Amino acid sequence: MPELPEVETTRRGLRAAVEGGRIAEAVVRHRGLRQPVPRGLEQQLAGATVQSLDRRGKYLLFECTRNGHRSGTLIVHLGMSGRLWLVDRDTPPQKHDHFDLAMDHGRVIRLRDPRRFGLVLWQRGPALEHPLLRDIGPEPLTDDFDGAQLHRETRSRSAAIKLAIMDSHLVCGVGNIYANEALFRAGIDPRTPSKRLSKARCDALAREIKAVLGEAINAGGSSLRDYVGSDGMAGNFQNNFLVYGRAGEACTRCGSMIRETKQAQRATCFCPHCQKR
DNA sequence: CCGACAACCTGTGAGC
DNA sequence: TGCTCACAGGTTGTCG
Repeated sequence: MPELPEVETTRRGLRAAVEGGRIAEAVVRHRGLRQPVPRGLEQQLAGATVQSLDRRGKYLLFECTRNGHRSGTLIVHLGMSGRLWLVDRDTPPQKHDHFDLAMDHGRVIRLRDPRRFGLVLWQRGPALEHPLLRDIGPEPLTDDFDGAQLHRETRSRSAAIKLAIMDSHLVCGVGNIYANEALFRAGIDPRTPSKRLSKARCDALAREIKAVLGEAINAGGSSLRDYVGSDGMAGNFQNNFLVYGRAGEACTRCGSMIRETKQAQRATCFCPHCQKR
């Protein structure tokens, strides 16, 4: 599930349950995520208050205070298979439920991540100065990202445009699905060398990235395969995919057959008629 | 600096 | 049924 819209949907779904709330207890059942869950995290979190739940790219940031002073930030990344949702206190944890944040009000924020590509970290200093966050590019939904920026950043890149927009240093939060979808909507062949894109086409692509991410957030994200948790966190944008997962089907715009290829070991789906180099 | 590729890990579905 | 293989929403690191 987790590209930017899914992470943002998660944030919105959890906000009311965490913001201003006090953490009763944090439970770590498996420290072996992409990086080890830091020792002592439980002590940092127990008794802290969650001031706000923010997002930077695909990272969720729980800003914590203790005795009215900022104490640090709980950083959570969902990786490929992570899911964070609310359960009742007495819900028994299952096999891949690695982390719990039990709140004073009785509900529990639970992380389930079968593949364990996710992250649970603690940052004492300013959250955005964390090494994983420091160097990531602009948020795609803000004015920091637009066609001019995309054009500027791609002038010296010979890599394919799909790889460029999936590079979190150029723009954060765009994963495989939404990269495919935005390129289709902008009419750009994903294999086009980035530096060959005109300013006008960069404008179109930036516009479509914003549009598709925004629409997906409004639809509550996309739910693939595995079930999604309660609390209105089931998304349905997967029904609006125009190319992703549609190889062999007819293009909704022109009827040509959608093709699939690989770029950087990831599936690229596109319409050879609608999308031009 | 860049691109290609492997690595991290488990679950699922296809094909035999 | 059951085995094997390819592949899945992400990101980092290494090598040439």
